[in-house]
Amino acid sequence: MSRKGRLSAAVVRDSAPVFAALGDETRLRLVARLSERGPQSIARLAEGEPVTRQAITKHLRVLADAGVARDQRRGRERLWALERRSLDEARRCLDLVSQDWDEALARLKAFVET
Amino acid sequence: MSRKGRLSAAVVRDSAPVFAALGDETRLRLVARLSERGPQSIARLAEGEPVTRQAITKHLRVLADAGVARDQRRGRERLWALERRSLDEARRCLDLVSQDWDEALARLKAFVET
DNA sequence: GAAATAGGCAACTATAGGGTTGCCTATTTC
DNA sequence: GAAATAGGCAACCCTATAGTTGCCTATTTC
Repeated sequence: MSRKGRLSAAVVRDSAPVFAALGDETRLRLVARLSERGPQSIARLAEGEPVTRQAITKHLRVLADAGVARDQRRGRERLWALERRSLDEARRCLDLVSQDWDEALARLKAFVET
Repeated sequence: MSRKGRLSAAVVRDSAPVFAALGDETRLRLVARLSERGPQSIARLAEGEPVTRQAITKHLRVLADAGVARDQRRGRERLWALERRSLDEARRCLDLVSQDWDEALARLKAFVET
């Protein structure tokens, strides 16, 4: 009983900040925009958003700190783009949860049927 | 240009709270525990955690509000288990981001090569 | 070089969130 | 039925966070 499971403490420690970064509607919308329309400037990203440019800047900072996005100065503007690594990591984390959960259910079922 | 993208406003609205729920280390650890060892009582889940049982209760409440977990009274204890639906939803959201991003990069590359 | 554009910095506000403690209730167990 | 066990409720603290406003700097553009 009590199989090891796939989710190491390290995975949890690394993924939690990424999820936290994605856990705000404005930020998730920014991620969506960046994924759909590619690298963009702050002003462009703030366009149509219900909050100020400053707020957007802060959100981008949060995404950067979580490793979800990175920026690059380009003349007078600053281009933001997604960073695949951390997003993939988060996906993998959810996959592991799924797999462990499937197995746990299977064990439970087997146990009940005994 | 500016393809529609797969991430509807609805997906963003639904997924953000799930990510927020997973965005705390303690809660993500709870999710990991539940996925590895199946349904458990609050006391059991609090075992070994560095915070009080009350804190764990609050975290479970957050997970429930996000639809990530659900509870069921069982005699004097309360069994908590994961809810697949919302976790799958979050996974799908990350998949969509990935796909859109891949396409955006491909378009960018094609554009540069012209 | 003046005007417009893109962004940075700092101070400030308000609320949500994680955590605690103290005490009370319900259900088992002996 | 007394003691142990599982959990709920409420008040409280402190910090992180989302947001704002005001103003300053750097780069384009005309």
